[in-house]
Amino acid sequence: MDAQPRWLDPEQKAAWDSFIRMQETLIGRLSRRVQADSGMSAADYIVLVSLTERGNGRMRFLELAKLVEWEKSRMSHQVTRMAKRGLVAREECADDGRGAFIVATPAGYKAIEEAAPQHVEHVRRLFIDALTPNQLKTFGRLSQRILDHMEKQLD
Amino acid sequence: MDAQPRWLDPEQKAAWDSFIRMQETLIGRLSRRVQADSGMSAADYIVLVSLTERGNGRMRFLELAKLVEWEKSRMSHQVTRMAKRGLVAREECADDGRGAFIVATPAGYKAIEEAAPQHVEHVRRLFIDALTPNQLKTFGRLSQRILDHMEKQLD
DNA sequence: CCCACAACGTTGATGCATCAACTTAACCCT
DNA sequence: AGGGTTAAGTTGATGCATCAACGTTGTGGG
Repeated sequence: MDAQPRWLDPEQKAAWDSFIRMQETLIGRLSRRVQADSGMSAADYIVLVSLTERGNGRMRFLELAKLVEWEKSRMSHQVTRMAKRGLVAREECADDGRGAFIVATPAGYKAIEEAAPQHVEHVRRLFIDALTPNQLKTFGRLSQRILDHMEKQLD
Repeated sequence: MDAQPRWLDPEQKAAWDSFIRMQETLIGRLSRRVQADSGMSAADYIVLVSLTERGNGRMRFLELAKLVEWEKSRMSHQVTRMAKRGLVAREECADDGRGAFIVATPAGYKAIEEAAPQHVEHVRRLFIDALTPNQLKTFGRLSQRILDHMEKQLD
């Protein structure tokens, strides 16, 4: 027979539920906000931020995918949509015939430069301002701890 | 002119980044796990849990939607897909001609009863076990605080 | 009584996420 | 040099999320 399932105790369940609801609410509000403010999706936003901040507006396809930790297929579809909207463009790669560069267009720069300050304000308002500096530090430390714990496991 | 954007300071940014990465990794792994273990999506899982635990397997459509905090449209599409897979069924409501009941089918019960213990194990392994009991309590308390803070705001 | 309005839920369109299969170019090994 | 393998990226199918528009049934006021 199977072992009895070890359900969460009330305190564990309360912590888990709070976290899940908080995270859903927060992420949901932020993505609806970026959408409403800028017309971009959250995915558009993160791609453009990564591309412009870390790649100076031009990056190899897979490098970009690794940076944001997306599968290449997801990135490819995303780039296709963004290219259709004029936010980025694909460019051939001279020294690797298979490869591609993704470049932010002027419209892409404009979009991200307008969207970023608003986004930061929302992050502040919804998240940062909810906690004292010490609490925020603790929360970040614990998040990092959970992340490290997960990364030690295969999956 | 616009005010200068107030970017996050390094400590704030570190906390935000840790949280975002942790939360994406955690939610991503859990939903891939429930998919692989049971063939259900995370959405299927949450609907069936709510329906069976809180509604005894039978609930009014909007009551269910409110319980999981989904828009009715999202729930309607989800129920359509789940009905197609035989996990739930729609039933007419005698005393309200507009209304509908959603009921968990035997296959739905079977699916959730098999999936739930595995899901709890994954939550334990990825999240609960990452922290000491005190840390977990703190993390839950801070999450709740952020949630309360957000709920005081219109959006 | 009847009509406007609200509540209940569905539908269609569009964009995003994930998986598996595929193409093409580079690399390596003998 | 040739052939198998790996790397880079695309494509198609399917399911999920969101928004706006819609059809129906109940309800409350004149």
